[in-house]
Amino acid sequence: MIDLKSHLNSSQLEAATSATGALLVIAGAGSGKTRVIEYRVLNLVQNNIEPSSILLLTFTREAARRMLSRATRHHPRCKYVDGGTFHSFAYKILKKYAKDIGFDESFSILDEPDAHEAIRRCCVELGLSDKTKRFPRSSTLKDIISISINKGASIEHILEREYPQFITYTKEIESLRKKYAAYKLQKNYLDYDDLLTFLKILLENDKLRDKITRKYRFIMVDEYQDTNSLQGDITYLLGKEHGNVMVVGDDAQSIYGFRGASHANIMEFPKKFSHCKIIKLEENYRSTQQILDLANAVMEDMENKYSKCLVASRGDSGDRPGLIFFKDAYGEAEWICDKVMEFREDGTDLSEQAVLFRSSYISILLQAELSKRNIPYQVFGGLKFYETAHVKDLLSYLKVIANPKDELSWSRLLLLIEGIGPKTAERILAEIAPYPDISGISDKVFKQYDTKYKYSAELAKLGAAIKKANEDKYNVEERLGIALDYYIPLLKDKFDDWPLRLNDLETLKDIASGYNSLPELLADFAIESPERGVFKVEAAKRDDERPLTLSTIHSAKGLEWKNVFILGLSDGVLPSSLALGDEEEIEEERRIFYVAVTRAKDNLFLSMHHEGSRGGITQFNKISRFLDSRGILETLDRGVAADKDEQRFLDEEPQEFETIYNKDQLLKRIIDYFDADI
DNA sequence: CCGCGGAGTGTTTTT
DNA sequence: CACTCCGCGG
Repeated sequence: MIDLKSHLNSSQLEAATSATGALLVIAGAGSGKTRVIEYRVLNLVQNNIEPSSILLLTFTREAARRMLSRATRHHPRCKYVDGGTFHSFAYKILKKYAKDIGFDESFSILDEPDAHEAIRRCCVELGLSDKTKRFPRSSTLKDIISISINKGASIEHILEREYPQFITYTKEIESLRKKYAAYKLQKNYLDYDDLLTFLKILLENDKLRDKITRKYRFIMVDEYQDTNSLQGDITYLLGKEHGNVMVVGDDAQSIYGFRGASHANIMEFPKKFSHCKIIKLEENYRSTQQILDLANAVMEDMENKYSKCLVASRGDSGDRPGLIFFKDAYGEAEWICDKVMEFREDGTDLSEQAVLFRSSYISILLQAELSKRNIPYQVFGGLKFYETAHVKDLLSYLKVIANPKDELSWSRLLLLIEGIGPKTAERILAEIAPYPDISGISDKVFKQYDTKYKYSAELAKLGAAIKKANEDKYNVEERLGIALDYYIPLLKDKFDDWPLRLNDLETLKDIASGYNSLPELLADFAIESPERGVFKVEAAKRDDERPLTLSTIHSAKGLEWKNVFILGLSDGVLPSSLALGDEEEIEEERRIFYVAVTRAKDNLFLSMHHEGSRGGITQFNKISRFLDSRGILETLDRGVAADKDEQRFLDEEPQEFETIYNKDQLLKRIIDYFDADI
């Protein structure tokens, strides 16, 4: 039996040892909330609570896995605890009870690109796509519909607040929303929002909720500040009967407002559950005081002053975070590579360092530089492995086998064939629609296709390959292998860089070997898509050293590194130029910056470059408004990369920043200056 | 009806 | 600069 007292401080202990009733834990950055969850799970299990009656909902499946594997180290039975994201939990429950709410259990999950395509098809059917020139693109339409669902607000309300330019289309979008919903039902599709919506519907039924809550007696939700109203409702319904619900969050770190998340959930939690206990964790175990000084200064600038000051419990104070300016992105990338390697020489592994940024495109140059120098790195955020064209192509073969009604995947496969365009694909789709299974489609449609077309032979080949892959005797990996054999010639034809992509597909085959069921593989890919893989640098070079992390700030949530570099601290990047129109959005950007700063344990470097390019035109970047204040600048060291000359510029009063950026001569001076050195 | 090439447009964050 | 949309030639 592990003694919790020796591992936790008093507030942490109080949270970890509470077992029944509602509990809200407000946990500041780095205050050990992961630790609390880990030990609370352990404590429940040590007190003979059945592990499978504990449900841990987290933001990513990785987070759940991390916490549970740590708890399992203390007590083996912890591995039977149920954990994952809201979406993966919803999938699991829906798979089990789909029939109870009148839904076919062989549904497919639409990922984002699939959903866009589905919306596009609905637009065509409604006659919305032609002539109307300024009608929004399908991805925007998907966003509007999605936000309306996640916030529980009407289309009209969302348009008024966030897309005023499209307000004239309220009626059309409203009818599109209905059409899209009907389309998904008819085709047996669920998108990400449906997973949550359907789970909620299911839980609203007294009988079904009773079944489910009888199994899950202890509910824990991590990152509660980033849940939306739908997820808040689900949490409430799960806990309603027994009231054993613990949620953990930090409202200063709420960065998913764009997805409908609202910190109202945290505020209202104690009202929803009576006798809710509230525990605050305020001591910071992660960072040096110098880093926390900056974090506190950022928090000081927030409109809503959330938690209190972060105080370091570490004894060492460390260096002040550095602020470094560069002439262009190239110099910035070179400097970061140099610095990262310098730390590595001094004994800090690459895996203990990370470069964070607001948007993926910011890191492209750095990626090139890292590759050039053979420094192994790993990218999180941005385009998912699953969403790359070749992976989607290959998985489509498996998707039609799992769900022969999946017309989006059929369409994708048909369009790969030379000579088949949108029209022909539609015609063939209509022909295969009446057949319920693969062999029917293969034998009656593809095999006997009218030979007068140049694509008939290829169609027969496709039919044969899919029919073979559908045979029961093959396992998931073998099915994927059959599909790959068929796909390789098409891949070579379609992509110039096919060797790289083929490599990805081989990786995919390896991943598939770990699965016994096809639907399970497909669901995992859609719901918890692996990040874009490690960029393999000549393996021999660094004998499999664990790589440097490059990540969007959003994907870095909940993680920590010894050394953190934050790229692109200029206005328009962080805060994003798209957020500048709206006070609330700027506040969210500020919290994003706060999250980034609080990831660092020992060393933190902020950087920006002055020469930016937008649409091919060179422009001059201003420093981020989040840094442009005396209070913030005082917490920073602006001499990190400086020699004497630079120091002169850096010693100028902070207020000068505003004027420097507006005067051409000064601009020129800075550029000339940086030309010489960095 | 397919597919190529040129012009124009607009550019986050994620399950 | 990358992606989409449109118009024309095969």
